[in-house]
Amino acid sequence: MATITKRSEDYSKWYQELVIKAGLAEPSEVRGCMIIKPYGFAIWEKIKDYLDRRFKETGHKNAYFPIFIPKSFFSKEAEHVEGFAKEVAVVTHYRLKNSPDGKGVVVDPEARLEEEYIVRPTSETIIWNTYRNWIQSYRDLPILINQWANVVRWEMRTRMFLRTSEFLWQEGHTAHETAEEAQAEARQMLEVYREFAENLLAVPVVPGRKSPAERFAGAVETYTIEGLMQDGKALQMGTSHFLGQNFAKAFDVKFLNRDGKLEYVWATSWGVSTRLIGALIMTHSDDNGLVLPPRIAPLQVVIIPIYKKADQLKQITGYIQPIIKGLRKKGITVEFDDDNNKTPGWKFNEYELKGVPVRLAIGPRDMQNRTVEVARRDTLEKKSYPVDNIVSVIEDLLKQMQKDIFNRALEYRQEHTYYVDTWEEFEHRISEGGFVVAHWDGTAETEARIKELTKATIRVLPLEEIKEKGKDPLTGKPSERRVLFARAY
RNA sequence: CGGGGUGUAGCGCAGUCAGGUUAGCGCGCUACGUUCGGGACGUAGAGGUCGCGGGUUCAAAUCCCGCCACCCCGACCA
Repeated sequence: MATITKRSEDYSKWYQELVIKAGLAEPSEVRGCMIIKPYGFAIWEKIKDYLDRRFKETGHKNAYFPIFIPKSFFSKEAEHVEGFAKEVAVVTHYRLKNSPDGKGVVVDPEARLEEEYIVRPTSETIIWNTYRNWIQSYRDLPILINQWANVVRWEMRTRMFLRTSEFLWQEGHTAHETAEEAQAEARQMLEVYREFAENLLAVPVVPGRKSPAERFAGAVETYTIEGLMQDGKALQMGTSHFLGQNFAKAFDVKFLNRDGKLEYVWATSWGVSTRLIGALIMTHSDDNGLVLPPRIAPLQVVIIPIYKKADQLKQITGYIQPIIKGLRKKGITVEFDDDNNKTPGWKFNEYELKGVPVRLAIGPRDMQNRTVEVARRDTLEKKSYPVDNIVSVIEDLLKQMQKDIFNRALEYRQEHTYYVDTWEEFEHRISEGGFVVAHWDGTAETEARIKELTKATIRVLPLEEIKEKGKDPLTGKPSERRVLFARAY
């Protein structure tokens, strides 16, 4: 019997079992790398389709740059090296040969690369090295490019979707004439992410800035959307960086501006990854399995027949044809599970585990009464409806569920967001989990000290500023605004 | 990289302390039949380099030595 560990018993065990048993992904033979299975990949494809459309609507084009980056590129931006050096995979050889002892193959020592390549942990360096050749004048700007790719960061500890050594993502890399334009771009993409997270994934997020200590390596300003997971830990779900002229200077990318003067180009980069699937799982799911908001669910409606004999199944199959057609016409994905080897009860549990938003059950009783039993995954509520206008009932229900799932997550976040003024309360709230909204004296020292003492970091300085005079709970120094602290993934 | 743990069928485990027929159990899998409104049941069957290498012994999943892999907890991170 495939039941999963309860969240209250062991949250990370629950998470891992859920990912595997719902068929999203499984661990692979490669340490820290996962196999994304069709059901999990279908979610990624939905994420990708929506965002790709939004990127294009905001003027971006897709391109592709190499997975390998010459090692020397990497060292051109000092902070960037500092940030990634400890977790890059390095390609040193290009050939294998048969082992001298006849067992298998070994790396051919003769085939050592002149200059090693690193496997991209992110592509700023190779892209800015390329932009140098593409940009001469302000007329060449802006360049608005996105790429869908895989990247590798050799993390110490991994968890499927949340942190894997290899992950899939998109990275936007734009080049601009002015700082203002680049800043506006970074902010625009943050808003694209926020809208996407809240409306498609139904995950409420706090958009804002990172503190200097939490900034991307090489960024002047890092914007983030932060979500709060059910175990009270924060998750960074997407970032958008204003890179200033740092990469332009490192790669010598200059343009002739409108005043006829040479100037360094202004840059942004922004990305979201397969981590979003982890956020989706951890925000909504329960002890029965996944709960997927309808807009992101690969399968929105499943129909389960209840029957004894083959002729009964035939009858049901006929009965539901108009429903299937009607739903498909509305763009709703639907499957009819007539697998004879599984009982209805087994199927009920299985589709709950997989988070299919709406389940229809149809048996002799329903056919007699001209009804359909409709069960919604989020509340596990069951109700019978007349078959005649069932398609519009389902259509409305899916819309309602999308809202309800978001609101429930928002409510959870509000209930776990605490305004705190004393250090004692700060420590207490952090240890219980949740967002702690507190004053900060603005120094990196205090931030580091708080991290040391509580493992909490400043997750975000909200765009909607909470401006008020107060005192830092740890140091008692004056502060102008509150920021969000939490323990994070 | 420090601390702890685990490797036995596809999955989850027992057996190891105390060596001894043919290595078990549950789930899953295959076939047939009966079932089917919340994870059905019966019968028959398939499936194993006991992580790898070496040693001790008449005899090793079990004892000894070495190695490897993975998991959990910390430090590091999207």
